[in-house]
Amino acid sequence: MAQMDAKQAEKISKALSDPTRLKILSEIKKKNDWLYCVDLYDNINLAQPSICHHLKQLTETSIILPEKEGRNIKYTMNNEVIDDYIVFLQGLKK
Amino acid sequence: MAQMDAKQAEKISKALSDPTRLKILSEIKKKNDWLYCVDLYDNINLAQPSICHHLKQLTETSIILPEKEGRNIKYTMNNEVIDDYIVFLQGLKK
DNA sequence: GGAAAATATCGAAACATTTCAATGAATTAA
DNA sequence: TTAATTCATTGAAATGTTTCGATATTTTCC
Repeated sequence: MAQMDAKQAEKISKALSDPTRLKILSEIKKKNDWLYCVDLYDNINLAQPSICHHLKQLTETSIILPEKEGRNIKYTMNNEVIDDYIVFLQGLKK
Repeated sequence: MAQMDAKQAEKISKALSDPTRLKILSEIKKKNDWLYCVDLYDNINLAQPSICHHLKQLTETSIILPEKEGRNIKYTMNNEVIDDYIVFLQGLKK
C-alpha cells in the first residue's frame, strides 16, 4: 500500500468502529500469531453468520489476513495496514 | 486521558469513519491552527444542521476542541486524543 | 429593544449496518 | 460415497446514522 488516502482511512476507521471487531482483533493479539475462526465461536456471543460478517469486514480492509488450512481458516494481524493508518492519523495533527 | 480502552477506541474510530468528518479535520489542518465553523459552509456541500451534527461527533469524542468567540465558534485539533488512539492501535499489532 | 448572524435542536425521511435462521459450498474422515 | 465439520451466502427484521427543513438559542450591532 502506498500513501493511504482519506477514503481508505475512512474504511479502516469504519472497520475498527465496532466492539465485536475490536474483540476479534484482541483475540488475534492474544493468540500471538494465528487465530482460528472456530476459536471465536467460544469467545464471542454471536451467531456464526454474524461473526463471519465481521471477519469479512476486517479481511476486506486487509486489517487481518486469512489463510486456508484444510476446512479451517486462520487469521493473522496485518501490521502494515495499521502502520499506514497511523501515518494517516499523524498527518491530521497540527 | 489515561490508557484508552476498547470502548473509547471504538468511539474514536466511529467518529473518523465518515468522509465529511475527515474533510472537516483536513480543513482544520489546512488552517494550521483554528478553523471557524462558518468557513466550513463554503467548503462542505451539506446543510448547516448536517455540518453541526458532524462537528458534534468530533467534539464529543474530543478529537477537536471548540472555543467560543463572540457568536462564532472556532475549532482546533486535539493531538492528545489522536496520540492516545495511536497507542491503542499499536497495541493491536502482533 | 429589534434585526441580523451564527450555531444548536427537533423530528422525520432516506440510507446503512447488525443480527439471525435457513441454507449452500467445500473439505475431511469414515 | 456418505456423514460430519467448517465457513460463506441469502434474505429479512431490528437498529443506528445521515440528512434536511423548520425552528430555537445566543450574541452582536444599530
